[in-house]
Amino acid sequence: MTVTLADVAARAQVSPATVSRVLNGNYPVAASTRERVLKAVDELDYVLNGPASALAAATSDLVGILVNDIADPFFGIMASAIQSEIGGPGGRAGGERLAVVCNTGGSPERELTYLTLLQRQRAAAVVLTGGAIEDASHVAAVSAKLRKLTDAGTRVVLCGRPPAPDTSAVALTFDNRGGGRQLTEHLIGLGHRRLGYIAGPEERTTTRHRLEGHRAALEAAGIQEDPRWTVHGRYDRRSGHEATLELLRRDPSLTAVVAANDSVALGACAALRESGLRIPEDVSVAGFDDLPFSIDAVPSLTTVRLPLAQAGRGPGGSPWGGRSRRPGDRDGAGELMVRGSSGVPRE
Amino acid sequence: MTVTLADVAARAQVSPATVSRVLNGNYPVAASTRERVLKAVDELDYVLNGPASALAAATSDLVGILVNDIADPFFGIMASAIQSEIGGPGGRAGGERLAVVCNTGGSPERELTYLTLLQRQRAAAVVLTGGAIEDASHVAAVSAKLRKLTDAGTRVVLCGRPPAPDTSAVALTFDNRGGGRQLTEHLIGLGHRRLGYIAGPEERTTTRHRLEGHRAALEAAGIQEDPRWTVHGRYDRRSGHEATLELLRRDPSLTAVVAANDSVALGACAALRESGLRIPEDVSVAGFDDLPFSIDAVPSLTTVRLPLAQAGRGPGGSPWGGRSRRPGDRDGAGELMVRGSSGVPRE
DNA sequence: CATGGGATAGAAAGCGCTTGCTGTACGGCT
DNA sequence: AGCCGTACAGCAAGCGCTTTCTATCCCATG
Repeated sequence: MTVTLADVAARAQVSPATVSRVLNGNYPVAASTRERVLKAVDELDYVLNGPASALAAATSDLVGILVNDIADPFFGIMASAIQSEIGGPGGRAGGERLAVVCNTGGSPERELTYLTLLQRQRAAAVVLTGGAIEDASHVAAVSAKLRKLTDAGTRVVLCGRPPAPDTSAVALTFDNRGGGRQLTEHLIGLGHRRLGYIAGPEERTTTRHRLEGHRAALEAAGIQEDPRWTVHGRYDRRSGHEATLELLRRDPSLTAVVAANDSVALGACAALRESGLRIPEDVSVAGFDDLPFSIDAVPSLTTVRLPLAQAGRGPGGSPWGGRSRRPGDRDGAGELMVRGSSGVPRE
Repeated sequence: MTVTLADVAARAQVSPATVSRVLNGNYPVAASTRERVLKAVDELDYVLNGPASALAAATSDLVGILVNDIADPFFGIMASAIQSEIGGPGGRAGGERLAVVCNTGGSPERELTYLTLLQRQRAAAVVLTGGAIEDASHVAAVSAKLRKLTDAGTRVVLCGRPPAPDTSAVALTFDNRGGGRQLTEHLIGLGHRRLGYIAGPEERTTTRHRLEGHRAALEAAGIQEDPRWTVHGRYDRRSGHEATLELLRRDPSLTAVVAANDSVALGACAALRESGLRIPEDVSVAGFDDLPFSIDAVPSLTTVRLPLAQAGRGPGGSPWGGRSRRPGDRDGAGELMVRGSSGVPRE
């Protein structure tokens, strides 16, 4: 039924070993022989059996990219960057790696399941993106898994996620804390004193870091934070909408709303407008990530740009180079983008 | 080094065959034995070797989802829907399928390469999403590949992409033509007579169908189309921005701009505004897809909603059910969403 | 002319798992 | 008591490829 190496070998009048060598090109084969083999491959329309090859060679060319939400452009952009960096099909680098993205949906179980699945497949590399869940037992489970993966020779890269101690995983983090701080400092500089904050899901490193940055800025400015000013939600538009309404209910005198990310900010804008408030005259709004659509919001969104597109590139080059994070490495810094949605508060 | 089935067998004092059967659960094993095996698996922290298993069983649980641009929410949402439908880890259905999404970046070569890669892996299924490239030789190559895949037992699903003749591939298409037509009819109904159209890349089925719908509406209304009114570009915001400027240059009297999709429409809005034009007072704008951010644009975008989230579900249920498209099956219809960006033309 | 060596090609031993077929034991049946 | 069906468990033969080791062949050397 299906064509095998042996069939090709027979047709080309050589041994299977030779065919394998031609295909892998890591052993001298006479030009004439090679040609004959290639011709046979072509005529027979032969396709290597991946599993068999992986089994025999004890390696595979699978690279898994884990994302929290594939429908979120934040991850889409990052995945895209990573993929082009590791040189998927058509990409630059040697050999064709099958870069695949796995959608965990933010679920700890799925994250673990995917890691196991990738471990099963003896993946060449695994990239975990986005914030990690801060549940002790889950963190431990993931760390254990990662350790096993690296032990088995799988390269592990953490992208926008805190380093995993006791692991040889390369980590490229984003400076969420610094970005959050800059953003809030900007708002404070404008004169805001009562700022609402729509945080992401609790127990997520990203959520926590951004919130910490925000609070650090408040504290530095001597502003006493009111617990009512913080609401937790999901990282999506709806959540931003609902949370804003809640915020407004709790304290109608807020003059600014800082959102966990741009999608949330968009939802916040909608809610504000529906409530009859103008942006930024009545309330300023700020997002995070600077996704492509943010500049087109009206008013355009003040936000923090993260170097998502550089996600694939490690500190000082490609993380695929093999080096591990060194003490001197800096986080991917955020860049404050001041736009129309933030302004001087009323009064 | 790594734990194998044999290790588990030894530890549980049974034969490898028994361990395999416990793990696959398709053969009677005494409860006590099963328990012993499971315990050993647990203690040894055994992980099945995917390639070996796939080789021996001649099947795998890989499901590949090909998308044109993973950074585009359009595909992200669709991929997400498909993934949850086929029951990836944590999903409903039996067994754990490793659903992976492969980013072709719209390149024909990459598309083919990924298909080969998936064929190599003996994927259980592959889903191709989004518009296809209308190059005869490429279409032929893809068809041949798909035929080979289905012959090898891989289920092939076409999602938002025209059916492939001579293939047992299941196809779920979106009614791009009808949607495009509705949209333009709406604009015409409002009184527009000079409509610019920003099309997607040429040679894409999606692009062509939407454009055809647009033209059908024009024709039905007896409007003679001016060739200057159509510009081709990419499916992204920047492209929309540039194309709009071009359109304005060609004919400043346009009263409406119809975009290939929502991202393009957003870019168009920006360009219009920069040119000092108000939306919709001076120029109406329409998008396509109804992505989440479209409702938050200001003014909110008039667009066509596609049942992306149903993408995973086939005609009358899941395409995984195995039935093939039947003549009576309808395309996924688009729903016109009239919002703020379209209005009565000036004059 | 004998010989060492470089360049190729082949033989064969797995890689770790699945599964058809072959035991073996036990309970119920006549 | 003898027989057979049922319920498990094990044997062993691959699945299709990679790779080490070995066998050739041919040419340059001494």
